[in-house]
Amino acid sequence: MKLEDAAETLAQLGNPTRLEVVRYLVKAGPSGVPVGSIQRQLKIPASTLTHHLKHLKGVGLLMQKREKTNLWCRINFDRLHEVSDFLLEECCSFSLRESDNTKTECDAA
Amino acid sequence: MKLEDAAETLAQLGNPTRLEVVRYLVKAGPSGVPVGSIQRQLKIPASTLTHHLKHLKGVGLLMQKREKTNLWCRINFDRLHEVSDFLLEECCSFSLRESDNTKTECDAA
DNA sequence: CTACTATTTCGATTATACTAGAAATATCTA
DNA sequence: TAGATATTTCTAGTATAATCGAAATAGTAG
Repeated sequence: MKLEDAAETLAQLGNPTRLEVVRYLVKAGPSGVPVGSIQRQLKIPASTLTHHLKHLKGVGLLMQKREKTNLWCRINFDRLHEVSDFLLEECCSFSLRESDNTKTECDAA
Repeated sequence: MKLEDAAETLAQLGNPTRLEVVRYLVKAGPSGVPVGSIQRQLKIPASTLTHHLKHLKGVGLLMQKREKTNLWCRINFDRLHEVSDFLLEECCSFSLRESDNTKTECDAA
């Protein structure tokens, strides 16, 4: 996963309203939920919700499928794993060195 | 981890410049790096870097310690794990149900 | 086609974030 | 104290995001 894509995805997850939606979709599982259910359960105005869903879809976190009058939403677990992996990637490879990087440790803030 | 805190942390990780810094710090490992090294290696103007480091510190992702003239920065791996865990938490508990949530599946977009 | 419900677009308001140069401050060394 | 390097504050321009009501559209059933 490229850094720019990871950043964009993380930015989308970084909005409280959207993160709430994502959490709701994660709990909903692979079968998904209709837009209207999200709206009623989380009490998000319809136009606001559409706005956020568009963002989530834009970074591939959300999949949608129409079923009669309802538009079903489900989380893309793979994408969620990708971004989560990006954060911890290379956590155990300490190969970076620079001339002035000679000192020992760096503890608390 | 509370949703609001997770969202705030993810939002900070969602800026490309900051994510680059975070990646650099992750690669640098537990010993950390001085601010100046980050600045030179990633070619980020000093004032911009200070600004971003303040944000990272604000959400607990960054620890700092002064050593002579240098200010050493190191990533808080625990915090990184916390936020990563938040994303995948409850991935396997599909307990959500609502009256109109009766249909079967929800495939591609 | 009509009525009905679900969802989206439009438009406007308001707030917040990114960026970086210049000047100020801090810390060390001689 | 003076000089050198490291880092921060100040400030301002520019851009982008969040919110949501009202109106528009889309899909379905009768």
